[in-house]
Amino acid sequence: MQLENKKHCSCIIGYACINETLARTKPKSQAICVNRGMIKKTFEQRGLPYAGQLALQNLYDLEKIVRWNYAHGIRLYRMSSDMFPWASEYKIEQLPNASKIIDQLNKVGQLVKEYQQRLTFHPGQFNVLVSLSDRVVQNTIKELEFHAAVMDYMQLPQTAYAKINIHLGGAYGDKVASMKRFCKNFMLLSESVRSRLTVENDDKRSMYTVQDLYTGIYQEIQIPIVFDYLHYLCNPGPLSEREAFLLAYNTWPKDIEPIFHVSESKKILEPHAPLHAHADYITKCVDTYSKKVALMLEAKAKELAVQKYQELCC
DNA sequence: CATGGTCAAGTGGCA
DNA sequence: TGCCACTTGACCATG
Repeated sequence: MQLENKKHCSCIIGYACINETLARTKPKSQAICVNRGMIKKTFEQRGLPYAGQLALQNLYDLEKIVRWNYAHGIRLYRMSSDMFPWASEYKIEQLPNASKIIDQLNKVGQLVKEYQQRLTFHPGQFNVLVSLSDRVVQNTIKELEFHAAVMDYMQLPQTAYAKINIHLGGAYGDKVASMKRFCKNFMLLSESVRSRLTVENDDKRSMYTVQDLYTGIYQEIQIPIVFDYLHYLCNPGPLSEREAFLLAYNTWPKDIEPIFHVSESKKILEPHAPLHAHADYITKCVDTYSKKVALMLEAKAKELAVQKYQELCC
């Protein structure tokens, strides 16, 4: 069974945000980091000039991570949503050092293209396109547009190849009505966001299964579904893993390899940890049911987990 | 320079 | 009712 898996395992394996090896560069002042930020008080005191400074430093380090990934054969990487501190409060063009930032985005984008890498985003839990509050929906739109603008400056494709993946974020006791709101609010987004947006199945029982997303989202607006193996385990719905996997797989355009999420529960090693807590490494190869998919590992050991998974499964 | 308290945002689950 | 966990710990005041 393990061997069977090995044969079909895709070797496009990626990780999210932090590169542990580079983050541990000594001395600490030279640690490579893409999520320099600040607390509210500091933002109020120092404003856009400091936000721009931090963002530019984050982008210089993004370039280092992209180069490191190339040198180590890693072709999938999720960018941090914290590269731009307080991004909801401004547009890139309003930063005093915008031209430097745009040049750097362009440079990293060219590099990514040359290296044939795939970069994605996964905006945070505050993005709730289904919210009942108009303020929350408006903030979500702003945030998603910011992510898309960053990708546009990098000249990444306006397709799910450069996906911006989100959860629906709320059910309010009525998933069907909530999904209708998602589809309605989806139309308020620019083409730059719409063309990249994907949705992911949830781990909570009251939230969205692959089946829910297929009928409520995909059949309405045809955006791809990201299948998360651990979330499926926590909240499978009526389908077997194979059925859920294939249903999600079929929502992707034929010329774009789906990206699916893999993590292992910490519960395996620490019985008291909650089921959805992520472990450091992935120790079992997932079944990709004879399909080619790219796997985004959500493991605390980051790029080290990628290398370990590749040895084990590819 | 090391440490620990604290940190924007939304939602659901749990004590 | 108030904390915790999410896609990732990091900032910063204090000693």
